[in-house]
Amino acid sequence: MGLSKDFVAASAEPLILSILAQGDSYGYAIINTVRELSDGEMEWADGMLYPILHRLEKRELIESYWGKAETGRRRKYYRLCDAGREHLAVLRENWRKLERMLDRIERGREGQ
Amino acid sequence: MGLSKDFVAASAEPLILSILAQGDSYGYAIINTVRELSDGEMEWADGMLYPILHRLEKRELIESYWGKAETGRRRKYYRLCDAGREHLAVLRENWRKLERMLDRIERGREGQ
DNA sequence: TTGCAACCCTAGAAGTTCTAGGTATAGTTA
DNA sequence: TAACTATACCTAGAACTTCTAGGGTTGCAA
Repeated sequence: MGLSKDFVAASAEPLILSILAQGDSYGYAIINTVRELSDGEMEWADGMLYPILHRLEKRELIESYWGKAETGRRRKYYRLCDAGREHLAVLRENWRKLERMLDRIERGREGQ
Repeated sequence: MGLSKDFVAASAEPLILSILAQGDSYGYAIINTVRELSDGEMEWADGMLYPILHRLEKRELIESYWGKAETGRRRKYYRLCDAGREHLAVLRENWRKLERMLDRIERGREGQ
């Protein structure tokens, strides 16, 4: 069994933002990057990625521009906006909060 | 601004399972527990929690039984099933995987 | 000229979520 | 005994989201 559908869905947004934080990229390459990073465990369908990219763009977390590959083929590159960078930071901070809550539960309160 | 809606939704399932892993509880008490654990940042509406509880029960991750409060008022308690305990472990393992992937991205690959 | 890999797109079926409304009971106060 | 508060639970279905399944183009190699 691979990774659960829910998990794949939940991790898409942070992964994309995080990849773009390292430099502009485009759909097809992002899919390959994710496959490699997950050691092949996460295989995104392209038809799943593009709608996500479009949504992120609509939310103005990322923005796109057309470019060309060395081969001459066109590509749509995405760049992380400032709002996207902030959003990514918020996401990671939220996880840390959740981790803290889960730890608190397990250790039977006594805070922070 | 409080916590984002998405985050509240995403964290509900693990929080509930985690709370029940420490001992049986019931809807109203879970809401209070979460409020305390989050230092008041997370305030669940009861109408949001009960459907989640019902879904978890349908998935056989938790099971319920009626009990009585000391005051005599009836309560529906929930207990974590074995499948729920496993599911919680999988969830946490998945986060760890995601964290690892995000770290890899930031440190520019060189694995594990 | 066929075939494949690299690239992008979207309608809408199928699903999920949780708001907004409801009920009931025990105890307290006036 | 009426009114109010806190405790305790429930659900229909509006509102939204997701992503499958299908389609399209271009460059290069055989």
